[in-house]
Amino acid sequence: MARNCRFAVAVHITALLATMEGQPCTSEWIAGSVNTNPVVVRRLLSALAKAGLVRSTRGSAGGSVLARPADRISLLDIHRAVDEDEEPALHNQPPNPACPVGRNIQSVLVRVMERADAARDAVLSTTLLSEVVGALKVEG
Amino acid sequence: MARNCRFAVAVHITALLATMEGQPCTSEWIAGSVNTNPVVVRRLLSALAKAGLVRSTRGSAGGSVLARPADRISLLDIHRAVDEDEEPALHNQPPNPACPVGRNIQSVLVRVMERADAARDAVLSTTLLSEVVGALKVEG
DNA sequence: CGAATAGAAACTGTATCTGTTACATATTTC
DNA sequence: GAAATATGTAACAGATACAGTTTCTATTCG
Repeated sequence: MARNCRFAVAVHITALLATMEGQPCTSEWIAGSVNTNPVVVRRLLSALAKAGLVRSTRGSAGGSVLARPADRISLLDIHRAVDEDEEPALHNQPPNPACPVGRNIQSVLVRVMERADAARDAVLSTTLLSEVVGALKVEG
Repeated sequence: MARNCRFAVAVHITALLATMEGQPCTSEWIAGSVNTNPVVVRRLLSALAKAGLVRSTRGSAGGSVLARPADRISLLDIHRAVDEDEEPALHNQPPNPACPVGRNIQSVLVRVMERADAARDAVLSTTLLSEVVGALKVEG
């Protein structure tokens, strides 16, 4: 998982939209709950909109709403929307091709990391935004 | 997974040690295969030694060897040795406690991320260094 | 002793990220 | 049409993390 907090804030934002049930929310109001700057919220909303998860409208009485029900949005959808193209973290400089290990280590590592990432993604894909919202209510 | 390349390089280093079968390797020689600076290698070797995965000796004819057979070292062992205490990436500023979502989102997210990380770790824990070395030989 | 090696501290350049300001664009309301 | 209210986006600053490098100390072998 990336070391930034985009995923956490994006889940926060979409959970807020889910609890507002179609009522458009402004980036300033959302920023009040996240405790950050409205532009940070808008950047994430923009990424979520490109992925088709939210819709935003400008102008007075504008704001953002979920583009589909919370039980049809998985945390993997959100993760891919805001942390796109996470490539495996390999060597900065290409290893020495004259060494049997250096020549092949990257392709072997990529295969392992793809399996590891797939296992993590499987958990995220079976966790729905609606479940997160439900868990929030239980906490009270 | 972290965005640095410590894990990739650490697997590279330990795979080299495994193929050398007990012959001590110097950080300079290892750096030649990894294509980096010997100090970068020593930093990782130091972390691996603290985790009990390698042993290093100083002085002339010194170097590093694996502390136990490659079929008793998992990639999770290596990952934990060099990328210690990876906490889940949450909000930078604490969310607004006056908001029902802001008040509880972090505890819910931590639980989800722990499940996701556990799934990834399960893959890494069942992948042994000896398997990586075997895959390297197949590639040729 | 002298050569070779690990260990560790300190510093640099680069990249990424969050937060911020500023402004253009779009939409509603009056 | 003008004003108010939003989003969209570019540009910039400060903080942090990381890889790489230099330099020095400590240790070991011959």
